[in-house]
Amino acid sequence: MLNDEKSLNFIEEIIEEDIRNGKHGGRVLTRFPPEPNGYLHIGHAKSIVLNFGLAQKYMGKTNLRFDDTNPVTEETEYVESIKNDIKWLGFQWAEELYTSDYFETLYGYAVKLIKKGLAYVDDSSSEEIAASKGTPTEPGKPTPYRDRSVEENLRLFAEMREGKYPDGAKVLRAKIDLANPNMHLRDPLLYRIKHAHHHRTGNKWCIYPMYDFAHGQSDSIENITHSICTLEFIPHRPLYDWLIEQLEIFPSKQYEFARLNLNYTVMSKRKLLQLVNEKYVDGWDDPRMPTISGLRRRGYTPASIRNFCERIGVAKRENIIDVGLLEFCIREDLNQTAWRRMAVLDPVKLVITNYPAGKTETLIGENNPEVEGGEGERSIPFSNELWIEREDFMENPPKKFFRLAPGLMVRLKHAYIIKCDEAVKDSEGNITEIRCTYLPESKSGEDTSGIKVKGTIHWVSVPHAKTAEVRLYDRLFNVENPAAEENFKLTINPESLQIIEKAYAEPDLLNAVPGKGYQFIRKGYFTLDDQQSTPDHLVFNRTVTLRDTWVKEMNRE
RNA sequence: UGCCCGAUAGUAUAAUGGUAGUACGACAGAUUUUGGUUCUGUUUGUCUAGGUUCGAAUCCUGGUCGGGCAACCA
Repeated sequence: MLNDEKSLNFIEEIIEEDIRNGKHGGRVLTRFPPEPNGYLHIGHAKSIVLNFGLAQKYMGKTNLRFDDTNPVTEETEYVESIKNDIKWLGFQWAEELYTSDYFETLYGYAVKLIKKGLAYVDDSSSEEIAASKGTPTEPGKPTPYRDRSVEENLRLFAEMREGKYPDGAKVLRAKIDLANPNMHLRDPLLYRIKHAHHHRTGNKWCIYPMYDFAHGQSDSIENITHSICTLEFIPHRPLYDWLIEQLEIFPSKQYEFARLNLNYTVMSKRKLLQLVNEKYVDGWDDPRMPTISGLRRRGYTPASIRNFCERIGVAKRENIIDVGLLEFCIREDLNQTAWRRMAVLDPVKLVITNYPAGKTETLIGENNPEVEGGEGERSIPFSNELWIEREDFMENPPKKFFRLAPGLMVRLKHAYIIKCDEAVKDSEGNITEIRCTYLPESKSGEDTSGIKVKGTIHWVSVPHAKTAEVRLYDRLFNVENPAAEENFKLTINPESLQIIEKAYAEPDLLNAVPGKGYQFIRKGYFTLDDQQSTPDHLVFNRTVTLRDTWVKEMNRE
């Protein structure tokens, strides 16, 4: 335990500095502020782990606040899925809050600004406003409504609320500085008219605050000490601070970190929504989606995702993380926890010619070799006819092929050593059967044969095999950064899902439970598809393959 | 060509003026009844040019490159 101290990320440094200085009495309150307009994805997980993790580390709390200021895109379905995903990840919020809870307060803030001469009602169209803002290199010009009196602004704003005007007829704007080099300070919009039904406030309101007039104030209302968001909000910070100062409310501070990007996937809710709506995937929880629900259905564990989020770190530099790291994290977890089972995905029959036909033997296999005691064991039926993987036999093998080929010996996992004698082919030359002889004295656990073999293969007894559908997933996109493409949908990997209708599984897999990971020995980690698997029709999703240095060796040529 | 943010191995991330480290990857070997796991070792880095300093990844200046900003989205 020497120098075991983990280094701090820049936000932790800020917080520790604040605590040292007694800021807010050492109190730490963060918040996770999703907009309920889509499902959470792995990028949100980074933010969740950061916000909740910080609170845990510094004995603070985290609020869950739904940023629901745009009624046309937000739905209760999303609220429920978001709460479910956060809980599944293992976090508990202090309070469940909604920006819409503050609509009345926010309205009051707007009135206060108007009274201070710092906000005005503008009748210009959105095009006119955009044009009057100028460009980054040219200052903007005032619209004809900028110098309305306080009284007139108060009256018009009240009428906006009363529903006297149609959508788009008027907006409320802050009166700041039309020449500011920061475009966000050129009289930003505060309120717009939307005669739309809100998922929580119903038809009570027809004006809704913009993000910039809601987010910072909501933080302030909740006394959030550290408001953590992503880099694109950096230019909003001066406005965030300006509003807090003018409104004379609790001074929350905003800090920005670089969002997570993962290669071979897309992370924007807009693009994910397209994949769902246009049926490129089977819903938000399709196992190929980078959503929390997709990863869950794929077999990822909360611990593996939390771990991943901690390993990638937190900084301000743009980054693209290799999915290989995510895969490492789930393998690391599942290697320790998944129960081992045998299943044959691409079967070919193997007959043991010197083993009595019709005889059945019951063999024993531990559930988990990584744990002391193996977490118990299961029995595995054995007979003279087995299914093995087609790829485990080669007629003319390369030098270091440690599997079956005429004359070669391997061990059948948990069973006997066998020697391959011949392969039987059909008229077209396809191998239909592999014939072997076994060494009776080589039984697993009581081997007196003295023979050592290099290879061990998995198998399933033909008369005892249970069939299962197995779904093999691969990356959804063929390019590292689909979002950079003209049309990201053109780079979708057509082989991202391979369905094996009829794989053979050892009988104990009938006892598989949803949510648990299983290692199909030598093939990968799998989990029951909790949406579609039934006792009569098992469906397994492949979470991730095992590392495979043999494939790598073969590809090297 | 206005403002803002950033730049350390292939990818991330640390070093807070004093030996450039860690993880993943890659490579090599050992162990192995999973070509898995585990273990050992190796490889690869401070964008650039100046300046300050006994000493610079770190501070200063210029440049280069990357990203963001002109939604009645968040």
